[in-house]
This record gives sequence, C-alpha cells and structure tokens, in this order.
Amino acid sequence: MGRAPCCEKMGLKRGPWTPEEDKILVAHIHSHGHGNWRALPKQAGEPLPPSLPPSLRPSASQTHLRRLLSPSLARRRAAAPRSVPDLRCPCCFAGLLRCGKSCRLRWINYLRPDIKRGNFTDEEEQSIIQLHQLLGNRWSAIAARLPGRTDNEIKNVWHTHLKKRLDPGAQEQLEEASAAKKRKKPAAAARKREGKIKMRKLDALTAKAAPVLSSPDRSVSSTLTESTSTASAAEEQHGNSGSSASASASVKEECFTSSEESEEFQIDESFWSETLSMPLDDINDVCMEPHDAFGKPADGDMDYWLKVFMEGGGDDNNDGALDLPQI
DNA sequence: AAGACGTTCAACCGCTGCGGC
DNA sequence: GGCCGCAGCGGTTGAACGTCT
Repeated sequence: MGRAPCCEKMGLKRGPWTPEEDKILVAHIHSHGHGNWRALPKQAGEPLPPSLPPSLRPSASQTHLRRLLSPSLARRRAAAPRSVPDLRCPCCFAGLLRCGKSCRLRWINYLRPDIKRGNFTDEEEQSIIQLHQLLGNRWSAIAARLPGRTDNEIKNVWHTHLKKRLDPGAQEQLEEASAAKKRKKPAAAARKREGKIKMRKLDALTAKAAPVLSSPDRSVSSTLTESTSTASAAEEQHGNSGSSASASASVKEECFTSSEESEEFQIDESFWSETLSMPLDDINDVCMEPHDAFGKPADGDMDYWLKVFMEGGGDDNNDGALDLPQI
C-alpha cells in the first residue's frame, strides 16, 4: 500500500557511508533541518553553506573507520558499477546519491548529535531488560526512554547480549515462536495489528511517563541505580562471566587504553563536542525536539512505570511475577 | 600461523500507519 | 472511502573483527 518507488535500481548508492557523505548530510540538516527525507538527498547536493565549521567532520567510530580503511571494502567499491543518478528522480542527485530512507537512518542511528556512543552501562542494560518486559520488541519505545540510544542500537544489544542472559528455555521459546510466526505470517500479521492497537493504549498511558534515563549527564534515577547495582551483584554471585565481562567493559567505557583506540576516539569526541556546542536554537532547528524524548524530568518515573506495569501487565504475563528489583 | 567459528553493529528490507488528495 | 506518498518501525543481513583450536 502506497509503497514508495525506491530508486535503488536507478543507481543509488548503498553500503557504508563515507565521511564525505556524512559531512554533506550533517551540514544539510544543520542548515535546513529534515522536513522531507525523500527530497533531502537532492537538496543536500546543493553547495554547502560557507559557514560550515571546519570541525564539522564526520564521526569516526572504530567500526566506521575500520570499514573505510578496509582494503577489501575499497576493492568492492572500486569494482562496483558507477552510480548513475537520475536527475528526474527526487531521490537522486550527484551530491548525495542516497535514498531518503538511507539518509534518515544514517542521521537517526549515527549522526544525530545527541547519540551516546560506547558500551551500555549496567543501568542502561537493566532498563532495557525491564522495558522489554513491559513493551516487548518495541525498540523505538524503549529507545525513547533511554536518552542517547537508538532503537537500532538497543535492538542489537538485546540480540547480542541481553537475550542470552535469559534462561535458555525462554530463548528457545522465543526462537520457536519466531519460526512459527514465519510459517503463519498472515494470521500473525493480523494479531500484530491487534497488538499494536493495545500497545497504543499502553503508549497513551505511559506517554505521561518521562524517560527512564533522562538527565543529559547520563545519570540515572537513584532508585534505578540502586536496583541495578543489586542485580549486577547478584549476577556476579552466580558466576555469570558474560555479565561480569560486560560490567567491566562498562567501567572501561569511553576510557580507551590503547593509543590507537584513543586517537580514533578523540576524533569522534571533538566532532561531537563541537557539534554539541552549537547554539541551542540551531539544534532545535534540526528538528531534534530533544525535550520530547530526552528532556523531561525523571522524578518519580520509575514509580509510575512500575505502578502501570503492576496494574496492567500482570494479565499478559499470567504469573505477573516479573523479577523486578526491590525498590 | 592459519583457518574455523563466534560476535558485533551498520545498513538494508519490507511492512504498517497516517495524512493528504 | 479509496488511493498514494511518506515516515517510521522491527526484522534481518552481511562484512569486519575477535577468539578459539
């Protein structure tokens, strides 16, 4: 229904973004915002504003740099057929040969100035677990309550770390359910729709609740900190090496030891620090609406959430005995 | 040292909801 | 009310990298 005719077959570029592309996209969004993603690549092909700060260079995460510097990737890029833009198409322009969808994803998941990069803290992981129990696989809803984290990132962390902490039986059930869902897709889709209506009601209920982790300095509410530290201690007692490793990793967060890593990180840091030092008005112009998702005060949020869940969530989970930490 | 295997995460795919016409 | 275009979402993929043998 109304599926946008994608231009990818008309020569749009795919794959990892280059620093140049990032620069173009960031510069464009800083100066124009992103009212229309689809038209953005064309507009972004227009000359950059002369006022673009020299420091406005792309982020340089380790993965990104690795990929950019990868010889095999360079070979693939060289071997790839040269993209031919179709100037009649609103998506295509020599300046930024990406579809709007790709631009949007890149901005939301990577270039946004309020993205928090680095390992997830124990508090964040516990929040994800709790929110996942509340909301299910609604990653965007979970991300909205974890400032600086994207749905994609949370989804990745869930699948790579957190899911494994669940007992194996539960994981098998999940996998089985997923397989069954694939077999019975139409019925599942109908149920999903029904479920979404229910979840909207839940959203309406919980919309009043501010983010779980909302303060800009990444601090968390005292209740949450308390509860998660208890949980971490319990995990360590059970000899959960994985979580212990992640705990120690989170301690190491943003504190790289090798010179190579710290150098790369410095690039990233300077980029973001300079970007973040932009006047607030500029940031608001970029349509971030940071106060919506991240700026609300967090006082009493957890209490509210727990109350909502205890009152309404018990039915679906039948036992209702969610293993929430003591507050 | 080298190959196999596992992990991570950016990016893509395809579906859905919503608003405009 | 139906169609169309768009943004947004969740699932999935695939390449780079890390670890194991």
